[in-house]
Order: sequence, then structure tokens, then C-alpha cells
Amino acid sequence: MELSQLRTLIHVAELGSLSKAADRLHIAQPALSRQVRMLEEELGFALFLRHGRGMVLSEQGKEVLTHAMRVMAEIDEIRATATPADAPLTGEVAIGLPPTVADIISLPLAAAFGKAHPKAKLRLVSAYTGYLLDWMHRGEVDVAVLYDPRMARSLRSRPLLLENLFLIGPPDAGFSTVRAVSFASLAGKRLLLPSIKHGLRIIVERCATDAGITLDVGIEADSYSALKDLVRNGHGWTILPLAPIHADVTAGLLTAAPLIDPVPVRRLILAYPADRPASRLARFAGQAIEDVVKDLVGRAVWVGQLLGPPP
Amino acid sequence: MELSQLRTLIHVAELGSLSKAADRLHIAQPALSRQVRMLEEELGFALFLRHGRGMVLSEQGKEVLTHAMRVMAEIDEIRATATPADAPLTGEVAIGLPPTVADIISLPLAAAFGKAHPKAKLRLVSAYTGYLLDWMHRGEVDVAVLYDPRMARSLRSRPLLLENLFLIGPPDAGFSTVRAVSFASLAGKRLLLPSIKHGLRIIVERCATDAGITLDVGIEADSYSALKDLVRNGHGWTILPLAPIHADVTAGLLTAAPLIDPVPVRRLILAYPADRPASRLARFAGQAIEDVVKDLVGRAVWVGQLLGPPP
DNA sequence: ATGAGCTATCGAATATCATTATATCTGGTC
DNA sequence: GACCAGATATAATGATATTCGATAGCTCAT
Repeated sequence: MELSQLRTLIHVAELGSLSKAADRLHIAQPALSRQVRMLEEELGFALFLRHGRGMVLSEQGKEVLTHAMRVMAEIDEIRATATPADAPLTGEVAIGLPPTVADIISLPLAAAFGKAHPKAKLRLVSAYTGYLLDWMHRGEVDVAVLYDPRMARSLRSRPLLLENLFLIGPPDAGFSTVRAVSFASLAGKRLLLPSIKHGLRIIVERCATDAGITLDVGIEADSYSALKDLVRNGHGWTILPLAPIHADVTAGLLTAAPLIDPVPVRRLILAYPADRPASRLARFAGQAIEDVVKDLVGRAVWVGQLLGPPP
Repeated sequence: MELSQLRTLIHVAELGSLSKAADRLHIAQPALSRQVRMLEEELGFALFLRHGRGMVLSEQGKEVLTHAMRVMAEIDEIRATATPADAPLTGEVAIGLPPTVADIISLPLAAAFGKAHPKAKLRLVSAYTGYLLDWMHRGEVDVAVLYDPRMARSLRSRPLLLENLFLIGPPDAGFSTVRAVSFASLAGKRLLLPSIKHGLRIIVERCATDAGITLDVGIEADSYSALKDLVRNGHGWTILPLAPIHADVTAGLLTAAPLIDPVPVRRLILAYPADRPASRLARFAGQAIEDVVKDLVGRAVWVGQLLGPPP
């Protein structure tokens, strides 16, 4: 088995054609034909199914492909060993972020990448934790911030932040971040919250139960920018982390107050896929996220308790 | 970069000598010299430090080595793709087990391997969770059963079993597995327990606190076979999972009773290293362990609650 | 039916790699 | 301090593999 054969496999599988792959790799097509054939002979089964217009991976071929891609990732790591740890890297990394988190850290994160690895291609994927989990397993996302799914069995994760949730109202509600509001006082107040499918809603409902009240939810909105707009226009209050609406608060468009008795908190984790080692860029991304979060918490833009990993 | 170069790197690094590696690989020494040199030229740094009696890895070389080994593991997986999922595999796998667990599952585990993969080399490593964690990180263990360390950040783990701990006494204590004993009734009784460093002792102490009593620990013994012998000879009672002493109980050498109020339980997890994908053999080992545990619990040899992973 | 587009095969040219023989280096020993 | 043993590096050579261009054979779409 040769590395060139694996590389050929990867490109042919992607392009679905020997000739196209030959074109891309700048080597003649018969060479690729031979490489594929030899690999198939060595393994004893067909990697591709030929059909007059090209070739597609067989089932076993798909499995081999995943391993081949891992091999190439390792080879890249070996090449990267040459360069010092903080040298600019190239390549791609996909970072998954929940929408509320993306809003607040996308900018500083991109800045950190621009400074440290200007040639690296950054893909910021904003989606709900459920989707992110799925994409992570499928290898389309390399690192992600998740709301603790408590079933991180196929993930490698480290705790990131225990973020406090704030009561958000329009300016005339007169909330202040230094004057806490008890959860019980929400009884009877009209609230705007995401639907029960959201982790955030579940947390809020549990707090309501603990406080011995039931919530009066006027409107359910899953989009949090919709929530913001509705609150700003006086349709009620909502409960969100402070970070993504911090700018609105300082601009006087919204007001926010800490909640207590109980304090609603949401646990954020930083997760890597467990079925393959994280690339250098992915590790850098994770570190950068931690740094950004630390900075935001230090500047009280994001309110919560930093969770370092156990030493 | 070629696979042969990486294989050479691995063997030379292990043997510390080009000539010895040449001997083992059945190729001439200059060939290896050339391969190493070419790899070094491609990477642009020294993989080995030459010193008249051989060569040792440089710091960067060590890092490259870990990647090279992963590459080889992936190549092995590709080769294994050829054979159907349940075909006999070859190779090696190291399984880490806490002593009490090793005692009860080593035999059926070895039997399962003998039947399914007779040519595979099995290494059963029996040690405390702390050591197993360490060895797992260093790549010397491929799968392990652990007492939940609750800090499995660099592990991929799945819950295995919530095992109940039993009160163990000599035959004349007259315990029965169908007659529960309350924790509170242990007050004033002479107990033999492992030292506080052990997870088991911590659990027992917490239960004692919950039950509002303090334990009278006569002898501390970390070796659990020593514990068994001491109990058998009337030096006191101890608290252990049922499984490893099940044979003694059926043989009438010891008696055991379930404890309640509270029920002391220990959480077992099945863990794989997270920094590299598990090999087929490792996955088989994990599956075999789950099967064995399931069987033992079904036959009431091991008393506890099976913890399937969430679907 | 026919042509476009693809893969498989063949032989010659080329490049690559392993081998043998030998030179060079290093570290310990007398 | 010179020598020797054991190890790595180098050179020349021959065997082996790989690539390339040309071409045959196949499949699908028009």
C-alpha cells in the first residue's frame, strides 16, 4: 500500500472520475487507473464501481476512504511538525457555534485567526446544538461550542463556561445589571421565550418550577433576533444570556437584570470529535475560543463562571 | 513522504539503531539510512540524533513518531476492511481492568477472544483506575473499564454498570443476598476497608455520612484478596461488589448481604482513548466486555443496574 | 446507429529503490 | 593518545517500478 494510492483514492472518490483526478493531480490517467487497481488487488475487493461515465465508491470503498483521509490528516500533521508551534498555518477549519454564541465571538475569533493564521480558511457554522452534534459526527465540523448535551459520549469535551441568564426587557422596564430580580417575581408577567425544544426554555421552565411559579408565555419565538425585536417593541420580557444582547444594552435599546432564586445558568462546553484527532487549526480554534470567552467574561460582557478543565 | 519511510522511522526509533532495524525488516542498512535521510530532508529537520552507537529520536522526531504510528494504525484498519466484520483478526490489544473487575471478567473475556479472534494477542492489564488512565493516555492501553473518574475529558467513554456494593462477612455472619442490611446498622461494627485513596472507600464513607454514622475501620488493606482473607478469618466485615467474591459466596467461604439506606453504588464506565481512533480489536474488546457484563448481571453474579448508552 | 466520454491495457522510456562494497564517524579501551 | 569495534553515511550498479502516450473497448445519451 502506498500513500500515492490513498491520495489517488481520495481525489478519484471526490471527483468521481479518473480522468478528472488525473487532470487535477497533473499525472496521466493510466497511472491512476493502475494505482486504483493495485490497491484493489492488494485489499482483495473493489474500491469503486465502474459505470461508463466514471466510477463511484463501493460500500467498502467508503470505509477505506475515511481511513485514507485520516492518514492524510496525520501526514499533514507530520509536515506541520516542521514549523514552530505558533507559525502561521494553512488549511481549513470549520467551527460550530450556537447562534447566540456566534453573535458575540465570531468577530474576535476571526480577528484572532487573521492575526495568527492569515492564510487559514475559516468556516464559521452557526446552528443549534443538535445540528452541530450531527455535523461533528459527519466530520463537517472540527470544533464546536455546544450547550451541554449531557451525552457527549462520542465527543471529547471540556467545560467552558457556566453562563448566567438575564431577564431582558425594553428600555422603559428599567432593568439594571446591578439590581437582581427574583425569579418568583416573574409570575404573571408576560414572557417571550423559545419553544420547549430549546435547551434554554427547558432551563427556564425548571427554574420556574423551583421558584414555585408557572410562566405566562405570550409568544414563542425560536429566532433570538426575533425575540430581541419583540422585546424592544414592548411585547414582553425574555430571558437570555447577556453576551449576545450586550451591545443593545449599552446602546440603551434594551435593559437587562440578573435573575436570582434560582439563578438560571446554562453550561457551555467546547467539543472535538472523538473519532479523529483534532488538527492543529482545530486546536488553535479551541484555544482561541477559550481566550475570547475569558476576555469577554473578564470585561463583564458575558456574565458567568469560567470552567477550567480539572488540572 | 512514503509509508516505507514511516515504517522505518518506527522501527529505528524502537530499536535505536539502523542496523538492528535493517536486520528485523530484512532489508539492507543503507536503504534505511537513505529513507531516514530523505524523510529528514523533506521535513527540513533532524528526526534522529546520531551518536556513534546508534541513533535516538529528536524532540520533533518523537512528535512525528506518534503521527507515524497513527498512520500505521489506520493502514491496519484499511487492511481489516477487507475481511468481514466478524472474521478473525490478528494483532494486539491491551485491555485495562481494575483488579476487582479483572477477577471476574478476565476468564470469559479471554474465552470470547479465543473463540472470535484466536490469533489476536490479548494483554490484560490489571491496575487501579489512576494508573489505567495514565497508561491509556500514553497509548499503552487500548480500552479500559474504569471507576468513573468524573473527569473523562480526554477519554471517550460510555456508561457500563451501576454496581451495588455488598456487605461481606465470614460464613458465621450468616448474611444472605436476599436479606438487606441497613447502613446504619454498621455503626460500631469492625470493618476492613481499603485506604481513603481508593474510590471504593470514598463511596463507603459518603454513605456512612448519609446514614449519620461513623465507621469503625479496624484494618486498612488496599489489596482486595488480602481483604477477603482477613474477612474469612474473622477479622471483621468489608464492603465490596458482589462479582469478584461471588465464587467464595457460592462455595460457602464468605457470605454477602445487600446494603440499603443508602445503597452504595459504584459507576463503571468503558473508556477508549480520545486522541486516536479505537482499533477493531479494541472495539471488539469493548463489545465483548459489555456482553460479558450483561451476562453476569443477568445471572445475578454481578448485582447492579446496566447502563446502556443513550440511543 | 453513432459519437462523446470514460476506463483498461500495452510497450517503451524513465525514474526510483535496494544491494554490495567501502568510507567515515564516534566512543570506549589499552 | 592511538587504536579498535560498532555504527552510520556514501558511491556505483543492477533490478524493479512507475509513468507516459497511444489505443482499444465499454457505456450512455442523442
